[in-house]
Amino acid sequence: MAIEQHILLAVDALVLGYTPDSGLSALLIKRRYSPFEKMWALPGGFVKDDESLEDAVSRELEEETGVKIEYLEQLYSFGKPDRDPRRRVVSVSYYALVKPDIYQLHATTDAEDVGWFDINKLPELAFDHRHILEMGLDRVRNKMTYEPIGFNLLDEKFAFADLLKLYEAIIGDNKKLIIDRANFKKKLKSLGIIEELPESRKQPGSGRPARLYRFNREQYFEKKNRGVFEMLFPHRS
Amino acid sequence: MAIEQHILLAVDALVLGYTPDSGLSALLIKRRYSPFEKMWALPGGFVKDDESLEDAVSRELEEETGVKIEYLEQLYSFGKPDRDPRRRVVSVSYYALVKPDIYQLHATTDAEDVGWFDINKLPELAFDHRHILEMGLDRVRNKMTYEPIGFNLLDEKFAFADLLKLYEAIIGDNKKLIIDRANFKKKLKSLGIIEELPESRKQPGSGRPARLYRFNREQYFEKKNRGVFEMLFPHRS
DNA sequence: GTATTTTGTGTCAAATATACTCAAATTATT
DNA sequence: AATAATTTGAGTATATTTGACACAAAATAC
Repeated sequence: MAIEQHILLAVDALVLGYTPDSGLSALLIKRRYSPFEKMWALPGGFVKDDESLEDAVSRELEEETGVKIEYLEQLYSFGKPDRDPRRRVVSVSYYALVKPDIYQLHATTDAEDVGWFDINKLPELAFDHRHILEMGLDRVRNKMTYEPIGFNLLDEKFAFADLLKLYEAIIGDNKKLIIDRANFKKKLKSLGIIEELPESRKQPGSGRPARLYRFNREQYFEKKNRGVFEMLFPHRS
Repeated sequence: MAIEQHILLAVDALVLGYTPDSGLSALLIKRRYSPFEKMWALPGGFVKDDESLEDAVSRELEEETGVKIEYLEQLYSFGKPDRDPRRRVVSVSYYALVKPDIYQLHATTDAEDVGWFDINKLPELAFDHRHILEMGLDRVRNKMTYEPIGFNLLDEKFAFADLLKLYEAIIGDNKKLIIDRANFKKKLKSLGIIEELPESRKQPGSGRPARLYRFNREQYFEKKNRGVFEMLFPHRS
């Protein structure tokens, strides 16, 4: 195979986390080296000759940020010839959702610093990473309306209000889509994808203690594999 | 940038066409060279240093098959280290939908032969192309239920029955989802994405002449951009 | 001229979504 | 200690959408 090609292959990841107080955040690293030195960017790096794309993402995330991933999915591949100022780099991008407890970070070799940034207060990003990020957010927002991926951002046990708040924070972000608590619960219950736990949790202030719930993975996959899974929200105009 | 990487970047395309008689077909080429010599494969090839991924797909399709594309969308990137027996090749795959009139083909340099294959009577495919194809079909089947991409497979003017048949051929393939003509028409009309033309077309045999319709792109994009676009089908269990 | 085929249109019941109402279990207030 | 405020849990009524089907209209086939 006498092919002369001078294209480098990289992976980048949009890692999203959520807490009830700070809302949705993205994990960014501060670049140590040129180009875009000292600028914030999505974690990522070059793929090694013998590792799969997913392995490359996991490795880079571990190396650069110390974060372990719950949910990882390919987003899109970006290949405009000039997206890297030095030479041709094609990037396969992924997005990841992580649970709140994995909020301890550590910057290492390539990265000068690592941090969580509120999705509405992002710094300027290196390369076309802003574009990747927007695309990833769109994908997550959209996917949340028809598949229960939101649970990957919550603790194993959660109060129903937490779930509702998560959905409002992400989907109803700027739009005024306010979800009716009662109806949303009815929906999730009838789908059978949330399970009522025998425990309850006291409120921070006043109010009736909240029943704890758990995402029922088995039920969800069983339904999905039978092809009978419904959307979480209707789709009206 | 002192990176030693030995990964080649390729693009592959699943090109789908449709005729009322033959149903849904995929465009394949017969490989002239090793590996998988003489085996059928998806059209595609290596990306040039200075062309975008989309340009690479268009060029390869033109070179190998003589087909011009109506609708092209990125599908997925495949990066398992051993997907090419010779050396590491990562492929960014696309899927394309073409209108029936572009059915004249011509094989050229890299390809010994080109042909349309009924989606249900496919030959064995080279590399992991079977996998890519399945993934592409799933994507198309799924996307057809919530976005009007089917029109890219039909002539500009079409009878309503043609559209219905197309949807049944693709979505209701093996499943027994038979769409009710009256209800489906009501839906599309209420969405305002099909436009009644003043013309009618005589039936091949007996039967009332069929009104001709046209896909209303403007209306669709207008609605979509306003974020008020609905699904084509409901999503029940 | 009558049957057959295919399209266009309308109706109606069942299922679903949406908007509320109200009781229950707590803490906060006076 | 009583009452207000807060938040959850559960229910009910109405509007909307879906899904099933009936039937007239416009042509050809017999």
